Amino acid sequence: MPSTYRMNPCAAAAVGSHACTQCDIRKDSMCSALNEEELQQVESLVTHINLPPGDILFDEGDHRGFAYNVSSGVMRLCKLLPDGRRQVTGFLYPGDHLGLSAHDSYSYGAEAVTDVHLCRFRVNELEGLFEELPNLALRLFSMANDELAAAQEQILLLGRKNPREKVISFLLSLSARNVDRDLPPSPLDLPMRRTDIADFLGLTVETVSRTFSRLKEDGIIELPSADRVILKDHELLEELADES
Amino acid sequence: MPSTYRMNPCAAAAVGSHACTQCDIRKDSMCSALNEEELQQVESLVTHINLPPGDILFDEGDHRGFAYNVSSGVMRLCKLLPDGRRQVTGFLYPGDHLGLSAHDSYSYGAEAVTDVHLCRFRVNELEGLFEELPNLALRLFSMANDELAAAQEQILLLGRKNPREKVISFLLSLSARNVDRDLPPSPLDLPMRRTDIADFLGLTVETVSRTFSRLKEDGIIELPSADRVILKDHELLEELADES
DNA sequence: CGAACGTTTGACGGGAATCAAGATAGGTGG
DNA sequence: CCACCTATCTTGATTCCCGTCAAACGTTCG
Repeated sequence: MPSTYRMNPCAAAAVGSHACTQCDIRKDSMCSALNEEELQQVESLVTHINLPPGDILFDEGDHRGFAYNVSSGVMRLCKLLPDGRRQVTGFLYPGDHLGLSAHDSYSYGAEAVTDVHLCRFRVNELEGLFEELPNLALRLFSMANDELAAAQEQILLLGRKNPREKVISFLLSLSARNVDRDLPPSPLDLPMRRTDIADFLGLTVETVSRTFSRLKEDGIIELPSADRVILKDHELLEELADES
Repeated sequence: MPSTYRMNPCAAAAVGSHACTQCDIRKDSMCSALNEEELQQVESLVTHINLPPGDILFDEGDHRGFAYNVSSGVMRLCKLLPDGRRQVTGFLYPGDHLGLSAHDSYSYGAEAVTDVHLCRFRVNELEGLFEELPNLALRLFSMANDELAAAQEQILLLGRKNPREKVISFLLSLSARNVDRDLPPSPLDLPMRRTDIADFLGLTVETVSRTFSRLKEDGIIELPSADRVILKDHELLEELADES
């Protein structure tokens, strides 16, 4: 099969990284709750999915057959109103989980922002492990509680912050994520489009763009390119996130 | 002790209802996951709390020493910005749980809207039961997932709905709660103040009040008193909740 | 009855959405 | 390699909705 010779090195590397024992985001994921033996059990249930940017993993309302761990890349979760208005309820990064809930259909759509690699489980198989691996269930419970706290923070942002505070809070949350992953707090990558940011913050694209420009004018951030931000004064930003 | 003769019937009834086996909201709470024997185990950890309207159960940032089940009454969860802006992140009804999270301090404040009765647990004691009573942990996990879905729905509301749609969605969620508790979908009780509703929906009191008045003018609702709403056309309201 | 609080209504202004156009970047094919 | 095309981002002008400020009304409780 000559075609295999044409497989590019990146794809080959991606295949290599599928071994759970060598997963470099294991500590950030639900799998951190598992020992080597338990990890094998989980691995036996998993299949792997790759998505190019813009691809839809599932739509709101689809039958909830699978749950996923984000292994690499960034995803967005979206909810839509009948007339087309969109709300991005969150961005998912490596280690994040999606698909577990109490209902039999997804309550949001999931789409790839970048190239994405996902570990896929059948919902019933994953849930079937809870009895045998209580630590897995407790880990997912803990992750759900973290998500809930983040959602409440987002509710505060959407309900009570002005556009400038919203954008700054968003940048700071990305910065905090960098630090969690042992990266410097700045510069930041913005893999998502301005529209995604707007739909995440409850604003329009124009307002997001204007707010970025204004922050740049004020010397609080630098924008070497549209998808890269340098925070000039982290402490000042922390203050401005709550009252500007 | 003559004073006991003066105990009013309601208070006596309340005391009587503290027995977990006779708890009438057990099916709505985390305790639905327990059999009679397990219920006793949980009951041995519980103490009971009563709060009058307006009382603070705990503030955002307080040490997370206790978790609670709402047994009767309504509570509100609040987050504050340094300059005093307030966001009500949710209202809690009988059966709802509060206080479990991954962090050692509360991420929101909790206050009584009405007279409230709560079952109180020490966090470490409750969490200590998870190993022995996996069904309890799974039940709380499921409840957390429901809360998460509700939070995402609220994020959609706050980010993308206009005041009219927000108020209608709020009324419909109360109506749905009525139905869950085997009550008719209308009339609705509004035990909370207009300010609470405003801070829940990301509006001002004036806008909430005006929106109610407008819905009344339009004949879509009736307001026999400020804390009581009759829904005149449920189907129409369902439509208007998403696009008005 | 009167004070305090909560709700409603009115007048007005500011800020974000809308509408419109220009600038920039990324990708394609000649 | 460059010209072109398209998608995205940015900037500008205008509109209008909701927040702000102010006052009246209603209700509860001492």
